[in-house]
Amino acid sequence: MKLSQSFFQRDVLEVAPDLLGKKLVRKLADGTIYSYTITETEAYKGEDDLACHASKGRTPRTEVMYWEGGYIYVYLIYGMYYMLNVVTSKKENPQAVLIRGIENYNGPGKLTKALSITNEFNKQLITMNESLWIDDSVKKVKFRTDVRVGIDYAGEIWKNKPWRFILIE
DNA sequence: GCTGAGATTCTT
DNA sequence: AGAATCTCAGCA
Repeated sequence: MKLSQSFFQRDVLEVAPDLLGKKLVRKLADGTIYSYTITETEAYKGEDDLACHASKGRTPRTEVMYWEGGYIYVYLIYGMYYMLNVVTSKKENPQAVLIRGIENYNGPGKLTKALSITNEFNKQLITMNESLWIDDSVKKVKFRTDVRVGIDYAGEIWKNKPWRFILIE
């Protein structure tokens, strides 16, 4: 079962840990299916969060973060790597979860490359997509938290938030 | 129009 | 520690 929109229309700090242990599924045009357990996520929460792209306000790039939960936000970083995010919370509430790791592929840039995820998915619904979705799972998982990566510019308060969620096997 | 920075990764 | 590589935001 694909995760529904109600799953994503909650606060990002609830959604991010809940995604751990769920399967990220990618179906290619030729029918090949990849299905991998999500092992690491990061939460980006609102305009106040200086690490969140929406802290710069509403722009063409961050527009999708202001939509309701369930939309995919993909962007290119350093000219080379696509980052896969899912928008969370309600409309006009810019939050997103970065999928930072899946089994066998640790690192947000590596997993998008492995699953051929590009900005073609940007602004699409992950809940009603035939090429990319997340499968529901009822199993409980254990996780630990840590600070987010690569956001030293965000200032003491925000860069020290324990908003990275890591699956414990 | 031009400039600089960036939610990364791999090499030296 | 540095390179690869490009889009977007900010400013002129």
